[in-house]
Amino acid sequence: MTELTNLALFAGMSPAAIEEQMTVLRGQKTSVPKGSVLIREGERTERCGILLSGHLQGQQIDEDGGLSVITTLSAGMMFGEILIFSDRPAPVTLTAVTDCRVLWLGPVDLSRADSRLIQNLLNIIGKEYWALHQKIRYCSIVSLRKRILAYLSDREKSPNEPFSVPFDRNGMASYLNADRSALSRELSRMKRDGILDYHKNRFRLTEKKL
Amino acid sequence: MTELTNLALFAGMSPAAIEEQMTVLRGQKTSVPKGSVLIREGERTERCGILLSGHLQGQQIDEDGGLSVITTLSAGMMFGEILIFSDRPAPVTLTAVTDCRVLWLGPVDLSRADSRLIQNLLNIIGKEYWALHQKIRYCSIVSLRKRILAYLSDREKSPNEPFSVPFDRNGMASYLNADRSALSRELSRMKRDGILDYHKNRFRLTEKKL
DNA sequence: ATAATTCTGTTGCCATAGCAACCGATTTTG
DNA sequence: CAAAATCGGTTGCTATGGCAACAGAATTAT
Repeated sequence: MTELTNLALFAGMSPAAIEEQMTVLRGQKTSVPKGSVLIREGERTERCGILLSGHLQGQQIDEDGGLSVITTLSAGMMFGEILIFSDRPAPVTLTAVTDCRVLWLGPVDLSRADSRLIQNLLNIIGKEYWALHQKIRYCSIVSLRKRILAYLSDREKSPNEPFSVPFDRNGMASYLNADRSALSRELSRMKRDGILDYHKNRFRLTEKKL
Repeated sequence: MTELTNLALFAGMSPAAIEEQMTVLRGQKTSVPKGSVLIREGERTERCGILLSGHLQGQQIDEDGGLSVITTLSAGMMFGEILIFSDRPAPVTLTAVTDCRVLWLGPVDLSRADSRLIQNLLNIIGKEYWALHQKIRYCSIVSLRKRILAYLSDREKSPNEPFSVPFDRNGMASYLNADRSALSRELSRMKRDGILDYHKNRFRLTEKKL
């Protein structure tokens, strides 16, 4: 239970209050094997959840059967929380890319919810909304090189420090709306041009962006 | 005051309750001339608002000074409501593309907010979130023709019926992440191919999409 | 009414990046 | 451990669509 106190949803709440909300929200921990689908695009859901461990991806499938990665979720992040208060169906399919543990919540009765919890919820929604806007910003950059650079710069914690991205090349290409081979090619070029260095999913930006 | 009862934020609330919340939320109607900036990208804001009349656009400016249209808002829609509960700065600049009337709200004290109001708020947020996902879906379609078609199909209310888009060509191109002339060219071709017909910002989809 | 500005369509040029195909490296599975 | 599958890089081909420039239409301003 102690791990719950670290969750953003319960930030600033006493263990007792958390305990109570866990009952109200019908919290339920489950194990989710790699490859499982937690939420399916186009379907309504009344539950949301928090990823306790593992790695999720939000994906869309286009009419040609192509898979497009929209989001990645790492431990501690929440999902579906916007959905449950709206009449809209899920915009993405949520898939476990590794084995996961998930805390399911809901259905949620707003009138019985702690006001601090709602505040936390809105905060979380704000962050997610922001992340979507980031993705849109990347999308709208025409030049692949600039797009890659924009993304990597945002991931960089401090200048010149190596950092990792939550994708393999395929996922990264998909997230950045690019072809995998085109991404590989451009990364090679950027390495050649001394802009960055990388190995697998670890990157390091070297000098000024051009 | 009566126009307030039609707003999604106050849905299902009594005139008296609305009146009260208007005080709590410090509602304030203002006129906003065309071209004004309501929220500036990168800045924090403590107020949100509802567009009573006119037309707004959410825009991002990329590093090359290019303008990218992210959203359009028409009368009745809310803006900034996600922002005020999060510590993130505004992801877009909100600009009045026509003269507008705006109802400003905030700062908001969650603990004094009507629970129905919060429910409405979450609902509105859900819709906006969904709209963003739509835009992302369009972005991730590589073929310009298919991208246009996806967008127009979503706007079409019923088959074969004409409908309008809330953009001029420039805005539409920007929203669809395309070059204006490329969009014009592709629209011409699609008209030639009998896929659609249009005049200015009114469109009509004719036969099956290919 | 006339001028000025904005909007839309058109066209030529051509670089970017998508696609396919291949290969070696790495990881997973049995 | 071997076999299979996934992953990442490379390369050639080429269509798409970005860019620039122009012109006529439409809208707005004076």
